[in-house]
Parts: sequence; structure tokens; C-alpha cells
Amino acid sequence: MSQRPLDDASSSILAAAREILAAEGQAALTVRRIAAGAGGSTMNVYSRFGGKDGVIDALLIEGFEHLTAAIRAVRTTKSPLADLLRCGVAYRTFALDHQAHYELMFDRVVPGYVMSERAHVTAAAALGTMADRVQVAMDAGLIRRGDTVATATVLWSACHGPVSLEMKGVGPPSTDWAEVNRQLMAAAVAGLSAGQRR
Amino acid sequence: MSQRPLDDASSSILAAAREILAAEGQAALTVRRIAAGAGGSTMNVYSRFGGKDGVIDALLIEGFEHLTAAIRAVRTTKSPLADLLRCGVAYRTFALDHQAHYELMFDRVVPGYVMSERAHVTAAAALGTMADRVQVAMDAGLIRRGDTVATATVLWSACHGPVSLEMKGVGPPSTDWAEVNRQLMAAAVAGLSAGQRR
DNA sequence: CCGTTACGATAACACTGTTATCACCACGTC
DNA sequence: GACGTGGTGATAACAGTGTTATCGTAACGG
Repeated sequence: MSQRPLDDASSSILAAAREILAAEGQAALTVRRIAAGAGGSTMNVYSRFGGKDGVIDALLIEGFEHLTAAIRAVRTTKSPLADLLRCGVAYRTFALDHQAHYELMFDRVVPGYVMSERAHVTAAAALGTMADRVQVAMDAGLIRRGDTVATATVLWSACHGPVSLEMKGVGPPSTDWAEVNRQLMAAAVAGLSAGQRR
Repeated sequence: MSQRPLDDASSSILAAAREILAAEGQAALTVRRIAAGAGGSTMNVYSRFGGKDGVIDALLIEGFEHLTAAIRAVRTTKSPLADLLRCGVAYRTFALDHQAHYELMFDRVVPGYVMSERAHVTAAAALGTMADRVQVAMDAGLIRRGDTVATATVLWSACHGPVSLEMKGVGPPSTDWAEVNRQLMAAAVAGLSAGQRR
């Protein structure tokens, strides 16, 4: 999956970073902590990954790969529209199960960090997986024909919106976010369905 | 609007913070910069606002108040559904015009910061403004009756999703985000419309 | 077996938010 | 009016951060 196999030191650094991120959130993800967790010194992080941003980038790529896998893992049935709705549920499940990872992927929480080219490509691949499912629904004549990626972006937004607000704790605490997610996703799919105009 | 009138020092600190945030983004928003911008010392920030979090909180509240005003400013016509759609446009316009503020409001970008009670109330007020417009549409029999706040949360998510992804630069650069925003908002409104079931 | 080279641990640097110190200035009292 | 007292705020210190420079060491080539 990764561009080239990592040596032991690199992979242990990445493993340590992954562990810290999952266990204590991104605020605890410091170069010193990562280095200590990997059993090396801070210089290791810099020689292997070029700095903290490099580690972030690697984790981000991992995250998008997992998201792609999660979307791909949604089973394909005879009802492509229902499949798309289940993708929305899978998306939310992934986000809630890997909150820290998700924040890393979709919030620019690390000040100076900018996504690398490879990270952008991996993110595009995740969107592409969604677009593939959109294609299936189009071929079945269930949603309007058009650019699959653009359509997938709409659905992606319908997933990300509720998930993002839910994780940030905006809105009343009593909110049933699973229901919000379901409603918006259902509305989006219905809005794209072939019967409707515009 | 604010709980109690601020003295000169407090308001100049807030003004400096607002200016730095708008001009250079939240990464430049340091206590020393704020104090220097306000012409005082760092201690001022601590005695007036209790620390950086207090300033963030004040800016956040301002942001939600502006958002509330932006939604309220959308003109009310004889077509409540069209009004809701224009709210979506206004929402995106607000977000793009005040990117740094929006990130402060919806990304937990400052590590240890947690919203104060007052901030939560102000955020709820913004959602309430949206809920008011939902109420109008319900009264007109245009969308299904139900909890206005829950319905407003769905619409809010439909606004936030595209805006968030657009600002983060996720997705292909050629994406027409205004169109994504329009489509999702239209789909959400349609999905809530009285004619549809579920 | 030595010279070179590259690696990595340590420590330093420029920052950050936060806190302690402490001079100073205004006020109240004699 | 002079003096003691209080609080305010500027300075500097502290514990972190990411990053970089120094420099000992260990491995490799001849």
C-alpha cells in the first residue's frame, strides 16, 4: 500500500505515533513523545520523516486508506441506492471509531501542516471509491447521469457535515446524530435520484 | 450583545485579537502578539480574559453572533423554502468571508480549548435562528412537522459539510463548491418537504 | 589496523502559554 | 502634606513545543 517498504526504525516511529494519536489524541502527538515511544531519539524522526509534518502526513495517508477500505467493505447488493445509504453509515462509524485520525484528516489542526501530493492522491482515491458506487447507481438508472466525482462530493459532504458537527460538540447535546446523518444522506440520495429534476 | 460592557483595555485586546485572526489566521494568534497589538503586556490578557482560551471564547461568541445576524439578514419572502435555500448561500458566504473565524468556531484547532457555557448558548442561538425559519416553513405546510431544532440541525449539517471540505481543500481542486452547496441544501430541503415520506 | 564517513543522542535555539516577582503609582489615613 | 498600603501591570522565569547544531561514536573501506 505504501510507496516503499519502511525500515524497522521508520515503521516503529509510525507505530508509536499511531498509538499515541489513538490513545491520547493529537495534542499528545509531540516529536519527543513519538521518538521516546519508538525507542529512539528525536533526530530519528527528522532523518526518517523530515519532521513532524512528515509523520502527520504518513498517518493521514493511512487514515484515508482505511476510509477507502471502509467504504469498499460496504457490501454491494441489488439495490445501489441502499448501498450508498449504508456507505453513509460506514463513514460515520469509521469517523467515530477513529476520531483522532479523522480530525487529523479533515481539520487543519496542526498549524503549519499542508497535505503532501501523495496525501492528496490518497484522499482522491477515497473519493474515487465513493464515485465508483455512484457509477453503479447511475448505470442502474437510479440517479441522474453526470460527473461521478462531483456527485460523490455531494454525498461525501452529506456524510462529513453531521459527523464533523457531532465530533465538535456543536449543537444541543440531545441531538440524535445518527438520525441526522441518516436523514441528510437519504435526502441527498433522493435529491440525486433520476426521477427528480434539477 | 455582550454580557457586560468591556473596559477600554479589554476591548482593545479583543480588537487586536480579531485583527490578527482575520489578517494572519489563528496560528499567529499568540498571547504576546495580542498583548503587543493592544499596546499592553501579556498580563493584561490574563487578568482580563483569564488566558488565551478566554480570548478565543470571546472571538468565538462574536463569530456565532455574526453568523446569527447573517442568517437573520436573509430576507423573508412568500416562499419559505426558497428562503431556506438562500440561508445556505448566506452561510457559505459568511464562512468564506470569515474563514479564520469559522475555523475557530467549528474546528477545535486550539489544543486545550473547550467552549464555555456562554459560547454554547450563543451557538445554540444561531441554530435557533435557523430553527425559526424552519418553523415558518412548517407553519406554511411546506415541510414535515417535527422538532424544529432537529430539522435545523440537518440543514446546518448540509451547510457545514460542503463549506468545511471546501475550506480544508479536500477533494479535487476543480470542484464547484457553490454548486455542491446548492445541490445538497436543495436535496435536504426537498427531503424534508411535506410531500415526501420518511 | 587505521581513516573516513555517516548516524544519532545531547543540548541549544526560538518559540509557545502560563505564572511568579516586584517596582511603581494611586489612594486612604494620620 | 507625608506616609503606609493596596493593586496593577511590565519583566522575567518556567515548562513545554518544533527544529537545528554539535559532536562523540560506531561501522565500514582500504
